[in-house]
Amino acid sequence: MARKPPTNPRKNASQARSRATVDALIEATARILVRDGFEKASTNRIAEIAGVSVGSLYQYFPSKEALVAAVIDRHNREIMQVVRTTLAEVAGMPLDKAVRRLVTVAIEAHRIDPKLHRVLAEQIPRTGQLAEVEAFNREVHALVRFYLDSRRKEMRKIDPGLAAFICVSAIEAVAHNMVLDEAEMLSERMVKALVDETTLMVVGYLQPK
Amino acid sequence: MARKPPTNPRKNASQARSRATVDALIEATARILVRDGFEKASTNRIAEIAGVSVGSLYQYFPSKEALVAAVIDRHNREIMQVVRTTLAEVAGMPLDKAVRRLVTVAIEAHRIDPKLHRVLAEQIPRTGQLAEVEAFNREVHALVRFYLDSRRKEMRKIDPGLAAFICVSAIEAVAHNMVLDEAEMLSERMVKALVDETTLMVVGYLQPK
Amino acid sequence: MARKPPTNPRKNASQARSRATVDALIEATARILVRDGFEKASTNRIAEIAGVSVGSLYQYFPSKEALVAAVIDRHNREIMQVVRTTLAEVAGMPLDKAVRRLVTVAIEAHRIDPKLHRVLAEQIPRTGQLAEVEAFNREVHALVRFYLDSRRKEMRKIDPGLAAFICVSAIEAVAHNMVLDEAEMLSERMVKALVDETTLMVVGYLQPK
Amino acid sequence: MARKPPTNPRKNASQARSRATVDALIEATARILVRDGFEKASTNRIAEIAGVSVGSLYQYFPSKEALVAAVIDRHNREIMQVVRTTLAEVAGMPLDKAVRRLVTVAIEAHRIDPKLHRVLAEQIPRTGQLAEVEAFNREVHALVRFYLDSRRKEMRKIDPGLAAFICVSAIEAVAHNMVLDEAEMLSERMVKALVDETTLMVVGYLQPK
DNA sequence: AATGAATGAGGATTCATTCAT
DNA sequence: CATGAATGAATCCTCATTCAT
Repeated sequence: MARKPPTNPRKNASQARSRATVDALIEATARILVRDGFEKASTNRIAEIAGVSVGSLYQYFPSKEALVAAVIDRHNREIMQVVRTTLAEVAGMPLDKAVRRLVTVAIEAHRIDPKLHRVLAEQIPRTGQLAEVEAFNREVHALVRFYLDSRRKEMRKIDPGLAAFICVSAIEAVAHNMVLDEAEMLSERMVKALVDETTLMVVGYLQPK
Repeated sequence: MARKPPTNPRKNASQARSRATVDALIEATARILVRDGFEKASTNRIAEIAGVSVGSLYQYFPSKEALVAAVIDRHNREIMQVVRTTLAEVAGMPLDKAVRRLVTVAIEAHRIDPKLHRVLAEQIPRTGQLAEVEAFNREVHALVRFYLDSRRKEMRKIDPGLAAFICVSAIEAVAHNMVLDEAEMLSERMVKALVDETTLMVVGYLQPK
Repeated sequence: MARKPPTNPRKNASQARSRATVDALIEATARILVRDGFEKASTNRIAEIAGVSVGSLYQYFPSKEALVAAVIDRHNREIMQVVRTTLAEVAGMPLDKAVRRLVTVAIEAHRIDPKLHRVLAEQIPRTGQLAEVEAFNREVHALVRFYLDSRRKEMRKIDPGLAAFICVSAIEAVAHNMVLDEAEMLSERMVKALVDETTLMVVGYLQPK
Repeated sequence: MARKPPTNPRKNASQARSRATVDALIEATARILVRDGFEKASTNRIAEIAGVSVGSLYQYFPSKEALVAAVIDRHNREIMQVVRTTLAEVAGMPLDKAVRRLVTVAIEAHRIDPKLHRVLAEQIPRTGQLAEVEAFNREVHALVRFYLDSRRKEMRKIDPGLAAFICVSAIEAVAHNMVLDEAEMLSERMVKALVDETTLMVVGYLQPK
């Protein structure tokens, strides 16, 4: 088995200055990743863009991979925040309203920083973050499943785990693919239509009959 | 804008020997990509596995990216072959049978070589294959759209392009995610359930009411 | 000619606290040198093991070399103490008893901390301690020479400087090589035999006929 | 236990050109080691002095240590050649003549390239050549022991292994220390005196009475 | 056409040393 | 005096690519 470079942060960065350095490094990494891709993201360049020395970079991150992992983590945390908030906000809503809201949020989330989303998705295997990302996915599934369960009276008889998997996959796929086809899909009317259709499909799938 | 390395094959490889060399190189690249990932796929190693010299590699491929691009192309061609065949075979079938067949085929296609699928997906931006891959996607959409159009009597009123986009996204997403969660999803019963549910969702989405 | 880093201690460390810090640093350096070798002995690590900050390290030692030099000095002083004591103790003894005592002490000295002895020997050129070490060697030679001179009646006619050189070399070599061949030489019987033989050789060399 | 870098040569260097490159690299390493010491011997510099590129260096040597190891090997082979030749040449000689010859050769060997000898001795632990060097030492001991055994009639009763150890240590030490004290010892008269004295000591040690 | 030795720019990482707090 | 975050020159090594044979 290939030895992976370490990816856990080196210090706790309790001091304010340290925290600022760490943030600058993560931000710089994200920016370079988006602008130039993984290959061009050399540690020296990251440090330069972050306005610190390479030495400082290695004071806080034991390897390049650890830096990318930190970016992934930050991104995941941000997304997860949105997902949690949305599901909380949706808790009492009827199925169709809720699904529409989720679809909208998913698309919005993908539109915030699509290039980052893409590059990070590519780098996950390299950083050994598979476990973390799977945990992330599991949490999303669990939350959705929990919501579906709470609405089971409005739904046909269906395994909630399976339903969650199908719904999350479908919603995410539409959002994801929409973002990829930058060319045609950007009009607001188009987005509206996609939200409508996706909601229709998912709700139709979940409702009885 | 960053200059991309050339990615078009250097010669037509008319001679049989040349063809064999080219094939060996593409095959070796695919194998290394799957087994060790992009980082480990050095041109020297690829040449070695292919049983030729680096010099010969550069006789046929002007850059490493060109090689990866060739692998992507070959893979896409194979998939496209399956898609075309399936859609031809499905042409006269009613919607529900057809969708079920498509979902089944999509899942099968993903299960053939999931690691290759994944690595290639990661490498697409690096090889400047975005155009080719988009062309591929467009063809898939067009074929599906054409089929849906031919079955419009069984469907509710809906923009066929949009419908194709949604259906392809949903089907592909389920297949894709299923492949990623290697752990839980491998049982045949599970696969059967997924096919059933996905078919249900897509058909429900397309049918009137 | 390459500029050597400074190697003289920065301050006299008059205060007790300073003295303790200096000692801790020298001790830490010695320990790391023995346990992990010169490469691993980074100033940061030394400071950490010594329980002080790097900054404090540089308060007392102007460079890494100065630290190693201090370790060498301390080691040499310890050895020299033993040599002086032994030669004083041996002063009135007849040649054979004296040589036997010297050989025994030499071997004991080498067995105290053979790894430190070795690492330090390696580092001498790097620390610019050649002068100090030569002075050390000169003192040992002078002391031995002085002893031999005092016993000249029991010896054949021989240049005392030359005799001292030969004797010290031979005795030291046996002790040194014995320590290196850790495998076979550790038994007390073996050590006894080596002492006997070396004494025999040296005394035979010095005595008339 | 610390992982050591690989030290076995990468290719067999069968072709003449390769052989020349390898030789140039070993030679350059030796030269830099002698002139500037281990720290200054960077791989880039070695390659430059050797007149090849770093890439070529790594084509033939997997690490810097491997290069130093090769220098040590070459040096050991040269020394061993001298030792073997001398012992063969000495085979029929009486003890005193033989010892004188051995002492002379030992001193000559040390005077050929004393700085190289020293630097290499320092680097042995770093290159993981301890095993090789011990094998080398064992061979020297065995050869000397074999000679002594063949001359046992001229000697007092004595364990031949022990005698070989003592003699080799003593002879080597004189040669070694002579080389270190560059200042005073270089005169031919001095060398002559040292050879005489050392021979006297060793022969006196071995002969009966 | 094929070979594989040679190239060298470029990248990840370390560590002695400084200096603001 | 002490601290330890920050520095950045320097190092080892890789790998896409070329070209003499």
